[in-house]
Amino acid sequence: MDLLSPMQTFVRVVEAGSFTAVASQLNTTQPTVSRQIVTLEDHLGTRLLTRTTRALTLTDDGRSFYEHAVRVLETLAEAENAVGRRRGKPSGQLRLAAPVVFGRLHVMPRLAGFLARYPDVSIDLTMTDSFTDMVEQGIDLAIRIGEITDPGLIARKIGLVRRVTVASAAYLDQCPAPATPADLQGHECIVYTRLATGNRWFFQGAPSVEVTGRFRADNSEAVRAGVLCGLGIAVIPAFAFAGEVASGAVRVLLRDYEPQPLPMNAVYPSRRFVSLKVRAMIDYLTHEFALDPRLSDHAV
Amino acid sequence: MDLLSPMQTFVRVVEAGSFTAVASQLNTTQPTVSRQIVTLEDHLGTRLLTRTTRALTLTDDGRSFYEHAVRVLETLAEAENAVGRRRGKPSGQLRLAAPVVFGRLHVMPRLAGFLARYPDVSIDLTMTDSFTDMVEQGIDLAIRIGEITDPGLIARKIGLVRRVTVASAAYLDQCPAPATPADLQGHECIVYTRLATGNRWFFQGAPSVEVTGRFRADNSEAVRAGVLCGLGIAVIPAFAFAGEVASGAVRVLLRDYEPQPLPMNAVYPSRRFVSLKVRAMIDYLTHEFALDPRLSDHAV
DNA sequence: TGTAATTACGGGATACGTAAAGATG
DNA sequence: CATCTTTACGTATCCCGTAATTACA
Repeated sequence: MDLLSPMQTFVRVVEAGSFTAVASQLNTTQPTVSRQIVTLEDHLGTRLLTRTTRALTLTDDGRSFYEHAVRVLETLAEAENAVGRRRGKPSGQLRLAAPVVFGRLHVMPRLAGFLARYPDVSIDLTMTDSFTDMVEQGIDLAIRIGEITDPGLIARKIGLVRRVTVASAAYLDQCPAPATPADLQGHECIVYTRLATGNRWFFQGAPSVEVTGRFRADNSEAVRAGVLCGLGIAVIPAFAFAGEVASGAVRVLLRDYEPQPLPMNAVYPSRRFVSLKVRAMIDYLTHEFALDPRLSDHAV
Repeated sequence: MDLLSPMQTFVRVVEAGSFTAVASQLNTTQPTVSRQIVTLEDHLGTRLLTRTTRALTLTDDGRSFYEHAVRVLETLAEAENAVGRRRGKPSGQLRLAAPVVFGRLHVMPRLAGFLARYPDVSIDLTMTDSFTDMVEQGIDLAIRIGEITDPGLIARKIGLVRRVTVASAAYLDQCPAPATPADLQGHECIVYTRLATGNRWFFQGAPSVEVTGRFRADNSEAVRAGVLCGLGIAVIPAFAFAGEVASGAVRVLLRDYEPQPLPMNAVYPSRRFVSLKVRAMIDYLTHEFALDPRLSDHAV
C-alpha cells in the first residue's frame, strides 16, 4: 500500500485545516483527500482527525503522527535531492503568491527567467492582495508589501518599495494639484483599504491627513484603474505607474512629501525545512529586484 | 506514485545483493523487484545499481541513496510506532533463523508463546546450521550456537549450551564405553563439520584428541540421527538428547571430561535501528532460555 | 550453457472522479 | 439551509505474476 501520498495529504490537511482546501491545492477532488486520510487511519489503527463539517481537530495521535510525518517527508526530500538529475537542484511545484499589480508588473515578467534557470520547477502563481490565507491555501512563498505581523510566518526583506502620490493628467486638468499634504483635504482621494492606516495618510515632512473620497478598494489593481480613470488622487507604490509617469498620463504629486517606503518581503510558513525551490525563488527575486531601479530608486 | 515499496525493495536488494533473493524474501517474483528498482531509478533520474547477471554493484548515487533511504524507512517506522494500536508494540514479519536441531527442540515450542504475546508480529522461521547467508537472506534475527566472528553482525549472548559426549545404547553394546577422552581414538566418532576445530575434540581436564570416524555431517540433525542409528560417538549440545538420555536410549559418556560449553547468541545485522520486533524476540528468548534447565544446567 | 535480469502480456486489484447522501452549525 | 465530509459506483489506471527474451560469465 502506498503511504506517502496519504502522509503528504495528511500533513497538508493539518496545515490547511480543510479537506476541500487541500483537494484544490493538489488539483484533485475532496473525496480523494477523505479516502487518503481514512487509508492512513486504517493503516495506523487510530483516528488522526476528528471531523465536523465546520472544523477539523487533531487527536493526540494525530498531533503526534503529524510531527513524525513531517520528519519522514523531510527525510525523503533529502534522499531525493541527494542523487540523480535533481541532485541539489530545486524541483517540484512552487505555489507563489503576489499582490496583483506588483505581480503583473514585476513578478510575471521575471518568472520566465526563473523557470529557465530551474527546469525541474513548475510555478502556480496566485495573484491576490489578501494576506490571511497563505497556510490554508498551501502557498509556499508569498511576496507581500508592507510590514508582516503574523508570527506564524517568516518574512525575509527583499527590498523597499517607494510610494508616491499620483493623479492622472485628466484629473489635474479639473482640479489644481495639491502643494502640500494638507491640500489633499479638498481632493478626491482613492483609498486602498488593505493598509491598516485606513483613511489617514502619512507623509514625510508633513502632518498626516485624514483624506476623503468616493472610491475605495481593497485591490491595488482597482486603485490603479481608478487613478487612470481620473477618479482622484492615490498613494501607491511607485512601480505601479512607471510607464504612465514617463508618458505624462499620470503625474507625481507632492514630491517633497513622499510617504515612507514600504518593506517588500518574501514570506513563507515557518517550518524547520525550507525547500530548495523556495530558497531558490527568494534568492532569485532578491537579486532581480535589487537590480531594478524602478522599485526603490527615484527613477519615477 | 508509490515510492515506499521501491525504496524498501531497494534497501533489501542492496543488503542481499540479488534481485532473486529479495523476491523470495518478499514472497514476490523477480520481475517485480526488477520493476521496482527501475521505477525508483526513473523517479530519481539516475541509475542506482549496475546489474550484470553475476553481480550487483552500487553506483555512487546508489550508495548515497541507500544511506538516505535507510533513514527514511527508519523515520517512517518511528512514525508508525508512535501512534495507534501498534503504539510502541512490535509488529510486522520477523524472519528468524535457528540451527535445525535447536530450532526444532527449543525454538519451535516457544514461538506460540511469542506469537500470543505479540499479536501484530508474524514469524518466518528458517532452520539452517549455515552461518553465512544471514544478510543475503534478509534474516532479521538468528540464533547461533558458537562464537560469532563476523564483524558485520551484532551478537547478544543469551545463554550457554552445555555439550556432552554421547552414544546410543546400541552402539555401546558393541564397544566398551571410553573412560577418558584418549580412549576415543579407538571409536567411531561422528564429526560435526561446522565447528572450526574439525576432527580435533577438546575436553576440560584432558588433552584434546584427534578423532576419526566414517560419518561426518555439516548438519546437526544428521549428527543427531547418526547417534540414534548407532553410527558412533558424538559431541553434541546436551539439549539434543534430553529425552533419549532420560529414556536410556542414549547414554552420556566422559561425564568427568565435559567439553567447554558454547555460547548461544542472538545475532542480527548491525544497523543503527533495531526494530521493536527484533528486540522483543531477543528479550523473549533470553528470558525463556534462562528458565530452562536443560540448556545449561546438569539435568541431563 | 546456465543463471539471472529484462521485456511482453493478460488479468485483477486499486484509486480516481462524478454524483448522491449524510451531518453539522 | 448552506457547506463540508462521507459513501456509492463505474471507469481507468497501475501493478502483479507468467512466460518469453536477452545478457553475461
